[in-house]
Amino acid sequence: MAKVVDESKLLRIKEASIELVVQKGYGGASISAIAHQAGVAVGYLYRFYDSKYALVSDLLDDKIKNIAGQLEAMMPKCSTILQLITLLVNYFFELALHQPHHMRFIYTLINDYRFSISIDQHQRIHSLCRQLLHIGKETREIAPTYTEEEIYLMTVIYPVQFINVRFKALFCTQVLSETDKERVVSLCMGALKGASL
Amino acid sequence: MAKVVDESKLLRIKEASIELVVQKGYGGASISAIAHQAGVAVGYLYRFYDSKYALVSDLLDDKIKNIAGQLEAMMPKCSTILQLITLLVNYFFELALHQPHHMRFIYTLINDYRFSISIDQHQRIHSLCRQLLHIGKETREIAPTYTEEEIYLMTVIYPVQFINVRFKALFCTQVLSETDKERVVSLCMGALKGASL
Amino acid sequence: MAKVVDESKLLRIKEASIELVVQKGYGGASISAIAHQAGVAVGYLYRFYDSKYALVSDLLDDKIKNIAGQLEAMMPKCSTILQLITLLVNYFFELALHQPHHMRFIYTLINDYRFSISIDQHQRIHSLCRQLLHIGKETREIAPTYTEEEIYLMTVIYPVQFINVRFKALFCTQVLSETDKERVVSLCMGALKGASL
Amino acid sequence: MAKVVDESKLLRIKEASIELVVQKGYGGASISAIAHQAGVAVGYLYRFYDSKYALVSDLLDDKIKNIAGQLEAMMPKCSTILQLITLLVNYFFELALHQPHHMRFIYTLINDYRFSISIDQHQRIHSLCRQLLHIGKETREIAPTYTEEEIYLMTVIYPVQFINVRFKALFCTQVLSETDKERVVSLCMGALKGASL
DNA sequence: TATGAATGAGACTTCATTCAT
DNA sequence: CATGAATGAAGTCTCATTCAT
Repeated sequence: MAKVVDESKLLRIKEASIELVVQKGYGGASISAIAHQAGVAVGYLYRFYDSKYALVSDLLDDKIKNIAGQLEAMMPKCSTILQLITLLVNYFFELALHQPHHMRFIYTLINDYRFSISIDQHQRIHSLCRQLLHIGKETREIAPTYTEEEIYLMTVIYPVQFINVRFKALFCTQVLSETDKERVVSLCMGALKGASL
Repeated sequence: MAKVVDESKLLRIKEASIELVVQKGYGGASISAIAHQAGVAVGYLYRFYDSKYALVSDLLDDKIKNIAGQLEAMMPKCSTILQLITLLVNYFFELALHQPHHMRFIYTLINDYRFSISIDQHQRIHSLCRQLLHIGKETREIAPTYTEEEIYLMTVIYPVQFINVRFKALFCTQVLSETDKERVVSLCMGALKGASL
Repeated sequence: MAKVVDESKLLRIKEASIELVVQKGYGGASISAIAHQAGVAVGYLYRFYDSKYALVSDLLDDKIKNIAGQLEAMMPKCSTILQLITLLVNYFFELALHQPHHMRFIYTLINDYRFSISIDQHQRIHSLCRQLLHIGKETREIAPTYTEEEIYLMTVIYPVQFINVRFKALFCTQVLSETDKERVVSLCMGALKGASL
Repeated sequence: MAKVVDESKLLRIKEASIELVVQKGYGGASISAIAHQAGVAVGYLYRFYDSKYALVSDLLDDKIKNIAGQLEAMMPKCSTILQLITLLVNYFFELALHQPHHMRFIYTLINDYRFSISIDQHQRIHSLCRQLLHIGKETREIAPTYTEEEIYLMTVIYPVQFINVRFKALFCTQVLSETDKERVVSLCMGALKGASL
């Protein structure tokens, strides 16, 4: 019973943290603002996390875990890179649609020097990229010169950057559409296939 | 009679700022640390910049100006996207080689919610992307479905992200090589050409 | 469960602020000195006031409110200016006797360009002066040429200045006495009655 | 020749100081702003004054000297308090009209704990008040109970406060007129004559 | 268990003063 | 003489963290 209450409070803390980090940046999201928005006491927060850094770090790790988990779950269902990328891009677009804060959260922190992907998650992603590369080279969807780096950049970084360039409305103020999704998939596929110079 | 502003001091302030922002992030790079590293008094910084934000903002703007300037200078010399992307990627690699801090600086701040590209620079970049798109569609190097967004993402964001994934040694600990450069160009070209789904 | 704001601390902050502003002036009374003297942490002050200015401003407003409140309370009890001025001068002398710092505080800030009486308090005082003027002209205690300005200057400014000239011991080092009080009342009455030139 | 240049520069420094202290207060009037407005270098200022405090202190002393000088010059020409007060109030009104900054300057600093009238000037003023008191008691224009304190408060402080209440437009937005001057003189005379309680 | 009052280190910024030119 | 670049102490304010209740 008490557990249920706790879980809901923890969830509110997580949501409030993500929202405020997105709105005000890591430095601007104060613990007291987070606690206030979550409807808990400041001290309560420290029952779960040792520090503000640990809190945000943990949330980022969660998000990365989800992405890796998605890829891992998709892997056995797909036999081509196209299928996999389609599913993954779909996942990112769904995230952007239903939890835009979470998408911005990833985008905000993924390049921040202070936060880095944990070794565990990094290894999972590394392994996934290796598998993708292996499949892609078999199916000739990925040019032989490319490595895990390109897989990572095109399947994770590119969709995230695309979505956030759109969020920022740098070039286009339209909301994300099915066509955009297709364009992202198409560009990824073209990219990995390589150019016939 | 009147003393002249010591240009070398200003330069040292700029270098120290870039270095520390890269190492510790915007929030972590304190004015006193910057002044100390630059070998000037804290107050001296404020002769040139109204605030810490203005200082970092101005430095970022400089970097963006350089990139836009490079592209603008290259444009008249090239008739194909391949040539242009080759030159641009070359520019980014040179920057990464000779001024790695500056490259990391761009990477660190380009996605930071607190800093945004000034309207002037944004318009320049927008216009450049439009021209690139126009040329590319003429030469059939760019798929007809793509827009300025994709140009920007693949010619600016992708090279920057590639270099920084390498800096972080996420997948590969080798230093940037000529081969890497070719791989970046090749991937860009393939990406913009589009996939024949 | 929830801790209660320690009223005594707030009181100490107020007292320390008044004392230090009096001793060192607004600029000279640093927040850290005030906090130290009040025996609280620097940051604690900011739980109650947004800024140093807001703190001092609020204290001044309080004092002005008290004076206006005194006058308002006295008004219905008196039918002559003499009675009113006697009570008011008495109030100022009591303040000077029991809370000399507070009296000096008013004196220090009342002419400071940075601080001004709030509109609310100004209107109260204006209205009070108008009433006094009305009564005084009925009872012929105030010369017909005088206006609210003279009322204000003689009933508020003069007693405050008298007390503070004494505090400064410019001409006399005696402590304030009953005779002084009578002299102030007498001078005010004479002043407002006007001279038969 | 060189002396002339210096004198004009010094004058400009003095004027700029008074103007800026009036506009921004002592703390807000920075040395560099004063130097800029005076059209001299910051360092030049320190040839004449040891510190910012010494500068402002000296200017205040000048103003007080002028007032004392005026009174001293008037004294032999007058045989009644009325004549003296008329001349003195006239002097204050002329100052307010032609050099309002200077009048505000006196007003701003006269109550400031940091600045006090120098012993020399204080003694001059004390002596003048004594003489005035003596004359007034002879001519029966000043009530026998009053002392130098009342003389000082009514002949110096009151006119200054009157003018500044008007400057602040607390009760009246009219500019100072001949009638106002008469009212001030009349009130002073009435005040010093005392009330027949 | 849960609270939030209280802390204080440390951030940014200002500006009186100095001194090499 | 005159300048103004350079200094750095000191000020205000913030906020992650603690701990008595």
